[in-house]
Amino acid sequence: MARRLPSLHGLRAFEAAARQLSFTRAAEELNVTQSAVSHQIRALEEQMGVALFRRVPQGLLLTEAGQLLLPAVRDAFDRLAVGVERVREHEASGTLTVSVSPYFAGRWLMPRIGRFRALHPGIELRISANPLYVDFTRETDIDLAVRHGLGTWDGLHAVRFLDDQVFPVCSPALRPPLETPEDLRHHALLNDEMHHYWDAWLAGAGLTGLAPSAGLRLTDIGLAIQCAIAGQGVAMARASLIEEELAAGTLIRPFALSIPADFGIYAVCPEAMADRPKIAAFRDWLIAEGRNDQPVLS
Amino acid sequence: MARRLPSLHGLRAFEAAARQLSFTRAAEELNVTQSAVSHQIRALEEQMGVALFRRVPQGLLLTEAGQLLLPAVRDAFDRLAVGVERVREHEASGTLTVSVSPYFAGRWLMPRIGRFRALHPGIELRISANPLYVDFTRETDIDLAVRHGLGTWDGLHAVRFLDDQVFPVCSPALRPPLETPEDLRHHALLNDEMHHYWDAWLAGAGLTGLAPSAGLRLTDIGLAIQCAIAGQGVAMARASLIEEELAAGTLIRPFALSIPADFGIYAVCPEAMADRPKIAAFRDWLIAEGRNDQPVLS
DNA sequence: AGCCTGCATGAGTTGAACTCATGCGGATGA
DNA sequence: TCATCCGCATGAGTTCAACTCATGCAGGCT
Repeated sequence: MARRLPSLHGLRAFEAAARQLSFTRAAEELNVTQSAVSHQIRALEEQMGVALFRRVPQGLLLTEAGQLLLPAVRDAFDRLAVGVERVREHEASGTLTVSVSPYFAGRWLMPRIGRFRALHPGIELRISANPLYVDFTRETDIDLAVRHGLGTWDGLHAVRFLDDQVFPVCSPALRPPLETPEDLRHHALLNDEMHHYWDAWLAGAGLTGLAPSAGLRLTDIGLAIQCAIAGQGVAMARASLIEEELAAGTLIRPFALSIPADFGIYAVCPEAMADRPKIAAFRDWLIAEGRNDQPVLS
Repeated sequence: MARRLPSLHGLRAFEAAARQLSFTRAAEELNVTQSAVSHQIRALEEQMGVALFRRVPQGLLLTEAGQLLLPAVRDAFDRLAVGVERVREHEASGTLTVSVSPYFAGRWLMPRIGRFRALHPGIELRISANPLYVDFTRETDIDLAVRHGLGTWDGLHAVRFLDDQVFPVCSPALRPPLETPEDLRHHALLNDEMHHYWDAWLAGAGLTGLAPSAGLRLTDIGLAIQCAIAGQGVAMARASLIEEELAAGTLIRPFALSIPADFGIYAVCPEAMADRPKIAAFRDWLIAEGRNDQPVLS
């Protein structure tokens, strides 16, 4: 710039005041006090070396200098607004790559994904089914991941969007049938990443001397659920992820007792990308879906 | 604006950095540190939710988003600069009303005014010859005045633009002629607003018991000079305001001794108008002329 | 005359914008 | 290969532009 511009905030205040012909209404639009606009305009007039407004009892009028200045300033701020919005819209469209476990994808995400796509037709989703935690430093094409845990991952922005009650589930064909919690002694308590809930649940049921089966370790919740459907044992399940099987009758919930899950389901991404519009849009959608579909607590 | 703009200072930093493809050069242009630009761009990228630059070893590159944003921001700041400059130029033209004493107008201002008009053809000057101090609160059409004094006028912006040596002048036809300062005893020491210099000059000349004539008080320096030309006495004169008479021989300088003037010649206007472009332009010109025509010191 | 509205202003506060100091990475030249 | 240079990044601390708060004033209206 050949010559120093006056205060940009002052020019913004000028534009709003000139359009509204009121410091008070301009202040409301800019979310500042009337006093702030008055000070801004005064400072701008000093910097410009000329009055821009005439304060008359009927209201504000632009002076000749103010009328001369307004078109350029209005254009400028309009151009800024258009340009900024275009970039934001552009950034809120394009491809979003989400990494989720196949189990979570099948049980929770895919049945709902249509609603996201309806809300954000401009965002092209790419779902990467991956049972393992994604390493964002190596897989840089992943924008966001869904993780199960406590949310304390260094360098990652994590938002918990699903809270659940947790309870045992089993096949209705399981033999001998589970009449009381004591009957669990006759069956394998399936040992997956939900295993730590057994201790709390069994204590709640008044049972001692029982623990998840040590002989069989399942790395994937989906496998554990399939074992339970096959009558091979009893699995611990989160309410929001077992609705389908309970509704279909392939699994039943033998006891009413449930406990709150300390592990949550989190939307996770690198801290530096948390504000990216696409990522924020998806995360916000997950949060809304998690709130809408809160399981009915027993 | 439908949506809050990001930081205007950030956008300004972005425009400069994008044009220069360098934070360091952008900082120099904006008169801030490289660190300030770096912080600004980082904050802007967070507010926009997208990277605008790629930092590569060869220098900066604009990302796709940055390329999308730049035209609108560049246009906007160009429009602001043009609009602001147009108003400033417009304000630096038009009519400027200057109040000066007739004496000062004749002896100093008018012989030089052509140079001002050549520099500022867009400013129409109106010279108001007024031997008295102008009261800006009553004569609101006066933009600027020239005053002789110490510059301590309340509520007024005063800039001293003429400093002078002061010395006695008289008609070459004065009788008896002035051979030594002692000969001043035979003549009237003319009493105008320059009268207070007599004490200091006479003391410097080693004379005691002499003072400006009490019987004749002249309210205007011009009158005193005319009296001196008529041989009616000896006047005290400022070097820069007596050149014409000395050159023409209508007055002579009988002694080499001179003293510095404590009173200066000031450009004066109301504080609140000091920054008006027309007024600033004229004042700056007076300062430049005062510097250029510094009298040769004896 | 009293009340209301909107702008003006001084005093004090706040936080965006800045500087300072320093670190890091990459290019270059010896 | 190493030392040096350059330019961007960053955290800590500082500065002052921008803001709020409180209040005053002028003019219009009832």
